[in-house]
Amino acid sequence: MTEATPGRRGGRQLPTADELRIWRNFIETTAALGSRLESRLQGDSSLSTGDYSVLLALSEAEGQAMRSSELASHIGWERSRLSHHLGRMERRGLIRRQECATVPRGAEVLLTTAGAEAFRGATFPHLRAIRELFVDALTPDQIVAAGEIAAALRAQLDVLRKD
Amino acid sequence: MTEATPGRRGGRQLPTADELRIWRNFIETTAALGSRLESRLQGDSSLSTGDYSVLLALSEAEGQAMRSSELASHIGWERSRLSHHLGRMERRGLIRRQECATVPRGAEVLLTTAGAEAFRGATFPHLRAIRELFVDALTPDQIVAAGEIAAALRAQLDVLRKD
DNA sequence: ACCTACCGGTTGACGTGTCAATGATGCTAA
DNA sequence: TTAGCATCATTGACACGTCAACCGGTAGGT
Repeated sequence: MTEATPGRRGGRQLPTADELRIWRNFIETTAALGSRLESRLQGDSSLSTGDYSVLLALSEAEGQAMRSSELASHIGWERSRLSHHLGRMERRGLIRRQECATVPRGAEVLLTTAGAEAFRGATFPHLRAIRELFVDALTPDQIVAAGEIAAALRAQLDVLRKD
Repeated sequence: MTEATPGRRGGRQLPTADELRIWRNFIETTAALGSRLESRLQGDSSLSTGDYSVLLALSEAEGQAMRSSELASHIGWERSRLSHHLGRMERRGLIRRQECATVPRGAEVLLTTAGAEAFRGATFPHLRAIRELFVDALTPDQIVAAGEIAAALRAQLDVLRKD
């Protein structure tokens, strides 16, 4: 029994061919799913999923406004990314930025009426697309399993964060 | 029992709150997994996952060369995307392009020795990262389930391709 | 008071992706 | 023959993301 059943996990250096095949299908399919949803949203509303996240957060915020870094951490973006994105959204009139009254050197992000309207128009088709492309594609058991898989992957990402 | 148990699938317009929560975890986690793998590969080898796909295909091709559109369909990219990417890879000396002898107006993509070497150096760390971030994160049952979920999602993407 | 260190936010450079338009070339049908 | 027409590939314009540098202002320590 030389080296048989090697430690169940981590004994192996590399994935098997089967694991690799599943990996490729999994990562490519989820990426394709994301971009399909992106283009559905784009076609239905001229918003990107990034726009949608920002507008969703602002819609639910008090006074339809948030400080920039608060918004960034709420939707899990780097501040640089948010700053670039807000610049583009501001050019399109979806949001406004102004000096924050309470916090020095803070920037307040405000939802404009055009932004609120664009968000309202986008919500229903977006949720419908999620149902069609994700919920309807899977059995109830698979949806649960997908949630567990996502949780397990997230946990591993967190464990290996700093290396 | 007015409208109870509505047709099991498609009777509902919108996802439930639970489904939506799972959806968000799923799509965000898989996206994060992809970008973590991207940055691991970048750190280990100075290659992107796009570079890796191209180099993998060329490595396995006869004569370490393929026609451009052949390569595009092999890795599932649009031709425009591939053309841009090949331009960047050519600037870095990973590949070369030349007129195709057999096919008129065809471009032959060749793996350079530098490209082959970069690919060889990247393979092992990349596969190891896949094991650590994906295979090791899941139970064997979950890996199988992930494969089935990916297949089901892919099938739905194909069904809804043209709308 | 001064130096430093951090903090919130922006900017620039660059890689990446999509879309639409453009060559360049062969195929086919009036 | 020639007027389309499809095909192979590239290009330009633009959106998006990351990284590193930067700016202005506040806070702490000496």
